[in-house]
Amino acid sequence: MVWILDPDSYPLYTIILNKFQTGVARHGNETILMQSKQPKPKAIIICGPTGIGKTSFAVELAKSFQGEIIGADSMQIYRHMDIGTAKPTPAERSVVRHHMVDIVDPDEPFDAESYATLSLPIVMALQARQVLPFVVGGTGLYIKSLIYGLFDAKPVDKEVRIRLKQVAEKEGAATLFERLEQVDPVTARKLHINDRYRILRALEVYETSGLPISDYQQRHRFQESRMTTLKFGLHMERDQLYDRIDGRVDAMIHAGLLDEVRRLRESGYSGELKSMQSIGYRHMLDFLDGRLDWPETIRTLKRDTRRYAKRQMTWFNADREVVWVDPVVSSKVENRTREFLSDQLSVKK
RNA sequence: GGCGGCAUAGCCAAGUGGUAAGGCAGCGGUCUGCAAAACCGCUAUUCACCAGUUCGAAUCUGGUUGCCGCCU
Repeated sequence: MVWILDPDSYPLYTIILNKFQTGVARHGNETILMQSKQPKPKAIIICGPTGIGKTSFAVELAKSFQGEIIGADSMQIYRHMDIGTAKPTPAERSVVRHHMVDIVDPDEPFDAESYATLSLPIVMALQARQVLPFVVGGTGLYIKSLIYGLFDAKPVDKEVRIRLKQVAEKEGAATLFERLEQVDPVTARKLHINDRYRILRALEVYETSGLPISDYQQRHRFQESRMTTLKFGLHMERDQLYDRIDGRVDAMIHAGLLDEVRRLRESGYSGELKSMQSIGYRHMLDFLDGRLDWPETIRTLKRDTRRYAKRQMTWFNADREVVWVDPVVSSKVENRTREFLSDQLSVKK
């Protein structure tokens, strides 16, 4: 026998349910399914490689469902970086409201954790207003951290990170790796010796919290989603996509990418900044500083954009939940969305 | 027509008798607070072709083809 219970009348389970929204309890021989009155929020995810047309797809779909868009793009968060990030145009933004775009200056610190913390409340707020969120972007890690959150470690204080970086420079990454083998052999085994990036992160987690990063990871594992999602991945033949990318780079140049970068630098944003090291921006800087001539600048910009697209495809291909569709809003897409919305949050035995 | 030089992966290219460096480009993958970042792996059974010398040839010899120079 199965009981569907309202957790509000079972305060003992409340803590669990607040976290999971749904749960299973045993009572003698009976299985009791518990379902929160307030189900997990729903969200449509729209992902895919750069240049495939996520923005226009999302705007059209969000418009017809009267939803709002939450950007999931690690570069469109920056103000003043418009052309090179292929930011949604003012016109597009007037059709559908966009969140998580233009939220920090190019020299402000930002990371996946900030993204997750800032975007989740938006999803909740939309749910309260009964508006469907469309999470759209190409930054796989950001999407993942919005859906599942990241493991809950203490924030790293800058001193630790700086100190570790200095060690890396002075004594080489190998030293750090050896240290990691001492304190967190599990992680050391998983990482490549040259992966100083993650070696550093593992060590800083250890030094600030006293626990190996692998402990946190084993506890987290992206198991508990904070929302239910329908994921659309936009797909296109590789050759066709690459042509589009080449064309879009040319269009960005015509639209004045070089001037945009010049202006950013004049405003005091240096080439060292993470934002300025992104695709397009670093290429313009290479040209402005004479490291590359113009044809070579364009060539490498196109090449690096294609490589980036490739990495994104690898990321999203690994996600079995993604429903791959043509980058055109079809009736299939609309039907799937409708189905997803009408679907009760049913807990199956 | 004669003489000389060069032919090695999609491109550049090392290798002058001992079993095909490297770079570019490409492809595949990883990803838990820098992610448009960072990192890893793969890519010539074969050196224009044919024959010969040799235990052994991309490397030597002869011929063929192609390209590039110079000369007539």
